[in-house]
Amino acid sequence: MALPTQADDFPAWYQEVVRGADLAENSLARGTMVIKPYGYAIWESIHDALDLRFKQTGHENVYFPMLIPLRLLEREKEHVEGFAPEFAMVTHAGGEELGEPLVVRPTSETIIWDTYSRWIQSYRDLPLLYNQWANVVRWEMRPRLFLRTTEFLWQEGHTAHETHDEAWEETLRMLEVYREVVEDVMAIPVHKGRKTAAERFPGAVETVSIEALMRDRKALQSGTSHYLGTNFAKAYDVTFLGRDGEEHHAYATSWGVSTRLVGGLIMAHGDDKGLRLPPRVAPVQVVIVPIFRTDDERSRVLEAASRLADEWRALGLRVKVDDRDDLRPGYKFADHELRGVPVRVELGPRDLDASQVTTARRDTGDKTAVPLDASGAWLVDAMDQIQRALFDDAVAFRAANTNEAATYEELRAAITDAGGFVTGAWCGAPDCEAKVKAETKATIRFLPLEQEDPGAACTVCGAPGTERATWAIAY
RNA sequence: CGGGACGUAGCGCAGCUUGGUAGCGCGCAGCGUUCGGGACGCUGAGGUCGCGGGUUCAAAUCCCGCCGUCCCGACCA
Repeated sequence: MALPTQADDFPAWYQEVVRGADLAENSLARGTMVIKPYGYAIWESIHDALDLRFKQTGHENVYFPMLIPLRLLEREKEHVEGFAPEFAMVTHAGGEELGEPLVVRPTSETIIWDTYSRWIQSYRDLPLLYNQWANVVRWEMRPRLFLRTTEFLWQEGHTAHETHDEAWEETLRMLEVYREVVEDVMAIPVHKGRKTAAERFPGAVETVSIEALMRDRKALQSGTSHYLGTNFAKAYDVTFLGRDGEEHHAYATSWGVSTRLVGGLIMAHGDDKGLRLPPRVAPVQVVIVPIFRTDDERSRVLEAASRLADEWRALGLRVKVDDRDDLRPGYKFADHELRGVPVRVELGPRDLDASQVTTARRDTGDKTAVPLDASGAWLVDAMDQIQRALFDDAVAFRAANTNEAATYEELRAAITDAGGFVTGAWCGAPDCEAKVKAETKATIRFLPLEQEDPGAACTVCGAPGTERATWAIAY
């Protein structure tokens, strides 16, 4: 398997890594996938990191139904118009045609805000800070394992607030939680930004997101946080009696990340040998491959391996001894490289005789002999180094693939020839945005969180620029 | 929905043009030799050839219909 230089080769490379590393496979139903144990373990690492932070920021988990009556969805006009093409609907149940179809949730704002109307009476009930871990279904045209599946796993936070300021603050707080997890845990650098009206979540007043760059120079929207204003409160009649004794509509936010992040992880860090996992998300951080010929050697090596594994686990490392009897070491080396295990430890008679282990870093390929009594500390240190190296690598890659454009020709050339992120001035006109998309397939991925004067003419039409925009071709 | 491919063993494919015993690689099972970078030998298990109909002595192969999947364009976390 070779890391393709042509962006077009990436889907094939990507599928090969996903299947080869035993993460997932296509399922029977169109565009859906079966997540296998190793792939799910990676998702669990991400899940746990997020869930911990949600709790730390005062959120609680809840669960709402998967089936939503169509009539309920139709109450927020923009929202339903945005999602209607992607609905999967249940029209028959219990052996009969239903009087009213049930929509398999594409997202849960509607049923949640309908419920919130009963839960919220007074300003004393606010804020409501709830999150749900769930599956959703969106009938997308071109599914791809993890990156865009018909059904996917995600979390969706839905909060209600007394004031605009408080809700906007929550929108940004959760975006920062996403940035922190994706950058510090997954080692993927992201840009925080604001979406244009065309890219906004249907029904939102403002959408902010984190945007990452994959190794094929395509952008990946990796997490979104929406400020919904009072749109949903009005549609679902959520009012509360305020401190002033008057009725008010509640201010809302919603935010989510999905199993797409697993795909992003592969596309951001993968190399020609397969996955490279940052230690903080790696289900297995250290794998010991025992090497032996005779039965005597076997028992001697395996005994040492299990003793070392326990010793290293006591230091907080996730260690696995690959004692599969029927496979040869070379096969195991390649297997764990494909799966992205950060450090492989080779342990054989030669090592034991020399009181050492042979270590190999997945990110660099460096092999080093480490004395047994220093091995635990070496590994702990290596985890930090690899975590940082992968992040630094990705930052450097992004910097090398970010360009500036002053004219339309430069913008077009940068997108089609170089790929990656291209920044330039934009006048704010939807027409200019649409023209670039039609001619290059690139969209404005984000604008700065705070509007900035670009101090230049619109890259597309030459009118005075009002925004500093960043374009890219996205997944 | 428009354009193009494809459906044969768990996976990847050949066979179809020119109808006649259903094959290859990987994987799987057994035995033996191997084992510090993806081992090898021998033996073996495994298939309603997507579904339905037609032509024919005979259909994976030819004809008709249906179903499904994938790729390219418009959607999206």
